[in-house]
Amino acid sequence: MPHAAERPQSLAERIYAQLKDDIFEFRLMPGDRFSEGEVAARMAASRTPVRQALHRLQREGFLDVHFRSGWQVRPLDFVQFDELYELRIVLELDAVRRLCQRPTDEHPPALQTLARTWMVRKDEQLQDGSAVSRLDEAFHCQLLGAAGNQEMARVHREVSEKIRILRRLDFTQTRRIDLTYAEHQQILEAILTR
Amino acid sequence: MPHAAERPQSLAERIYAQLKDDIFEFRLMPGDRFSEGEVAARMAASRTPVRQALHRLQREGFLDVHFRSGWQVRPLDFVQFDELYELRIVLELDAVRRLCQRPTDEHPPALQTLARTWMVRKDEQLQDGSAVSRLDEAFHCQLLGAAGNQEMARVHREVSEKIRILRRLDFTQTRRIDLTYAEHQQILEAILTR
DNA sequence: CGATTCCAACTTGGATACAAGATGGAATCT
DNA sequence: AGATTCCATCTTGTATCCAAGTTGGAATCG
Repeated sequence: MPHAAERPQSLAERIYAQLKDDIFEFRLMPGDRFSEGEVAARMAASRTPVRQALHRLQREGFLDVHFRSGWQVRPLDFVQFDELYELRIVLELDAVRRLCQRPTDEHPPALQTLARTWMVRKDEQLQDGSAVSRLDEAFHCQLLGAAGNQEMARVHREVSEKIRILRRLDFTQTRRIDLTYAEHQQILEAILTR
Repeated sequence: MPHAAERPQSLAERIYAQLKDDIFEFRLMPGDRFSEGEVAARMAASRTPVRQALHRLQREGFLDVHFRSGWQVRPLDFVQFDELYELRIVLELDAVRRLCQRPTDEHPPALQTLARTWMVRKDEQLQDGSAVSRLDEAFHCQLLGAAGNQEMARVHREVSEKIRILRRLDFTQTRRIDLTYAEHQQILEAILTR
């Protein structure tokens, strides 16, 4: 475990996580307006930690604040999603390139086991789109982790998280599983065989 | 101007900017410890906006908070700087690639004038390392802007800003001007002539 | 004299109080 | 009726207050 013993999350962090989940699950819909007081009442907390959470979500692009006139869930920007996809691909291509330039036996074990995990589980869970989605995200995440640049991995995580909200809108996602599978197959073979 | 009329910065934002500048100019040195109360007194404000600023700087990786035991300027991590450089290069290479795939006459005018500005001013200000640094940063920034992906441009800005702190440590930077110049020359020629 | 105990002073996280401006709707005017 | 004015209410930003835990050093013990 690389992380030091973590102190119990602060209230502000819990509220942040809860609000982000509300946004991602569309319990807070794009365009919805609300006030700090409402959230504080709903969370049974004071405005102080709520404000911390809201301002963080604002910097991360999920909320807008209207001065002395409440908060609003930022509408989805599909141009932005396209750009995020492009950014993610750029990062992943670089990770693959990096891994290809490295002797196979230096590949982190995690990556090799990941390859098998993916191939096995894919067949088990074809029907569970959500599970496949999570596995897919784990795959890409491990890819960046294996490439060894933590800053790129961090940005990749943030970008992937922002993109995740789209999956809840895309009801045709299950159609893409085979495509995703083929894509991963290619990536893994490229890395393992160079 | 793409930005809407901006309301006067909040106190929290001004304190944030001031603190970040203190860090970048090494008035707050890596390892320095201090408390919210001290900062509040120095800024003649209450702890509330100070805390907002400090927590933001923590999220951005410039500070560490020790629970009920004060704040500390995070030590410089040179491995991280290497990784940030790599990330920046990946973004810039993609931008160049994108611009090369586009007809020359579609290049934003900004890029073309930037090319000339750079070439002229470089000769004028060879001796002023700081000015060249800023011009260099502007060059790379314009490059990403011209490529048209705002998310990549945003990440690039954040990364470039984090890297900037190194320039204050690197007293040999002036030796690199010619290298930088040659590099930009190559990039510009590659784009303009494809 | 060195190690240990203990406590007063700090310190952060959260709650509450206050200031100033935005807003929606009722009252008013034409 | 439709437009305008005005104000009680609401909202965010900032200041202050309180709770709980950390710490450095003085007092104590061996």
